Amino acid sequence: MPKPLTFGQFLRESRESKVATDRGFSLRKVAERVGIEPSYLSKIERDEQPPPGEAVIRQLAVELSEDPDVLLALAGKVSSDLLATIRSRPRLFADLIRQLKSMPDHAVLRLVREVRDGSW
Amino acid sequence: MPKPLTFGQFLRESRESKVATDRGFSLRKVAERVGIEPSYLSKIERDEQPPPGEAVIRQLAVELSEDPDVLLALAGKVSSDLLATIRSRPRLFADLIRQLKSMPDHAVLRLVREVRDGSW
DNA sequence: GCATGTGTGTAGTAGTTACTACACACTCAC
DNA sequence: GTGAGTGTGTAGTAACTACTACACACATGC
Repeated sequence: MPKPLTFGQFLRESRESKVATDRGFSLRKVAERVGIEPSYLSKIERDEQPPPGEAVIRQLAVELSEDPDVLLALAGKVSSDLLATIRSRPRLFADLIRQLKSMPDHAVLRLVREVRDGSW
Repeated sequence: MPKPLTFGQFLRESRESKVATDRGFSLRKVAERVGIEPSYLSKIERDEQPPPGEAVIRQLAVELSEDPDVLLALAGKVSSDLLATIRSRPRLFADLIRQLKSMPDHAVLRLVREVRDGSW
């Protein structure tokens, strides 16, 4: 399995893989599209600064075509819409998540599919 | 249904219902057991200050025999162990939670029970 | 050889979080 | 009438979050 990257390492690798074939993915260009200072992005990619806020992470996900939830997780965060859902029925979701914590992926996936395919 | 209380109102009502029969539940006594300043708890109960951190909320839950997840939710937070679980498999849990967001309680509860009762 | 673009270094900051410390005013028991 | 206990008011703060602004050094194209 691939060794787990830090948030910054992940960003840098994602961006550098794209800049190889598209000059629009220089650190400065990406920073501009995302709406942050280049020096800030530079420090983030080198893990010299802690990851940015959720809004900036989401913009980065869009620009780099990465999964926002994965990026947020690497940043030590959880999407605010998920938090709101949990908070709306805390006992229910707390129980469910704790039950599923030790379940293998395929079991959880089966649940997701069953719910989605409307046997409910 | 009972109108939704704020974090502070909930705390105050919980504590006052107990102080009626047990003098050990004065604001000062509870604050001392929890390990915070009485004036701080006073402001929290009147929603003059934002809710405290997770550790203090957990202590309050213990002292007042309330559900920590409910208290955390009222405080606008989610238990850090749940966050860690979600972050460990972000795509999986993000999908699941978004699927379940609009499901009625009883459907989610059925899931919880099925998982717990080991049809997995 | 100069403009343009690249990443990075240094310095600073406004806002939020999570509290402490101490003084004050009131009530009630005895 | 004073001592113990009650809640509250005022003031302050250390640490963290989430950034900006600007200057610097290097490379590369033309």
